[in-house]
Amino acid sequence: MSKDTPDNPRTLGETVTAEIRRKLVDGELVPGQRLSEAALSESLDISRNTLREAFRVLTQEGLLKHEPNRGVFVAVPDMASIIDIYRVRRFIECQALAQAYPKHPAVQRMAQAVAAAERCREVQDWSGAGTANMAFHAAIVELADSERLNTFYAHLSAELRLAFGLLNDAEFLHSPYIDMNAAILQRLEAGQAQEAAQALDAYLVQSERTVLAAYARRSR
Amino acid sequence: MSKDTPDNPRTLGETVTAEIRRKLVDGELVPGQRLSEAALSESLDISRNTLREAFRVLTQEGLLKHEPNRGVFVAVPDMASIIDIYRVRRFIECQALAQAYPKHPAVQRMAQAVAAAERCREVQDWSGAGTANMAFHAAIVELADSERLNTFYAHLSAELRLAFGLLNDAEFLHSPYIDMNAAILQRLEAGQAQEAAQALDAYLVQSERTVLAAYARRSR
DNA sequence: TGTGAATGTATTGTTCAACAATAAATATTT
DNA sequence: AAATATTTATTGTTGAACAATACATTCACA
Repeated sequence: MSKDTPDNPRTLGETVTAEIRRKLVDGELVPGQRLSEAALSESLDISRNTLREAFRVLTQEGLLKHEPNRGVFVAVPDMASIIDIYRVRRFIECQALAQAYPKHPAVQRMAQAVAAAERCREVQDWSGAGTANMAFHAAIVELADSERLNTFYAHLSAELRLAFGLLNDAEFLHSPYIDMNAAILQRLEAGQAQEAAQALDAYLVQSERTVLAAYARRSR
Repeated sequence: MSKDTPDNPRTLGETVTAEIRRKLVDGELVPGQRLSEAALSESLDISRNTLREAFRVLTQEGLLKHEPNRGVFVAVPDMASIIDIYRVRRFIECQALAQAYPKHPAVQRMAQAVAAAERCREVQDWSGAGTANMAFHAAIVELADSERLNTFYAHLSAELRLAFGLLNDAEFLHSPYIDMNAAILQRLEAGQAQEAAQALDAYLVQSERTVLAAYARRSR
């Protein structure tokens, strides 16, 4: 059918970049962990040079931290990062929603995300619920119709997932928000963009508080 | 005094990345131009591998375009890019200004930028005026107090300079806006953030129109 | 003449091995 | 115990090599 999807990595370097990125957001590589060039290049069966190119890209995305002559480490989201990320989220998402056209194609994606999250909740799949939740908010940003804003948000989103990886209680983290998302969507579809944006703002404030609290009392 | 500035590149790779970036925004490398690994690495006196790492970073910043097995090219801003960039600028700058605290430290930087632009105008230094203009708007974004928003805007800004490089008439491009910036600043300092944001919106709409028109009738 | 296949050529993709430069760990001296 | 020297492991950087790919050229044939 489709022999090559445009976003399908073509070179080895791009493939391995995507693979490491996946391991990062999936929590297989944990914040603070040092990534040895020798070890990782061997385990991925690639050369050091190719791996270093991937490191540069992921560092630029904020997922890795490069300390010259010391190595690269999985980025450790601290409180300041979490606060900053949520500040940007409110800044962008609320405005995107407030000025949204209720019949924008992205609204459909919002609805699909809500449905997916509800299905996950029934099966207690909280990881899946988290993914669906992220998709919902990405769709909100899409309402603004800006390619650059979308990719920027994708980076933010990945960085936030890194922070979530530090926390344990995924149900506590995602479960309460599924209904809130549904309510936001409902208001938007009803043409009440302002009210929807207001609800979203409350959502984000509460979510930030929850995440920060969980962060503060995390194991170590 | 300060023996090492944190943003001062330390490794050769970072140094050369900054150097190529400078050549890009200064117009020494023009949009569409292909950057041969062999030629450029020789002229910069670095190895191909180091150059490739720099390429990955600059591609991620949107200044270069990487076409697998074909090479990297200086990004060619098309109309869609310009429209997208201005959409994001209005989205971010206007809101940052609207909710700004009039005594925010960044306001001082806005004032300095206006002063610098006026000095440049007297000496007909339109390139300098452009730089000062960019600094003014970067300061506006700083009002939002978000590190991530700042670096995102820095990337946007560099990309826009690339587009400006395609155009010739720098005076026409920057001169009319110095006074508009001053007016915006004045309103903000007077505590009229809403009016300032409104003026900024008008500014950006007009600027976009001017740039697009110049782009449409560019030599080739 | 034009079209397509076959071939050649230059460039990028990727690896490897080596060494220099640096930081961390260890041993040594006072 | 503190300061200093030395060792060791890792990253930074290079050059060469070859494979894989895209592009240009040539050639064959209808």
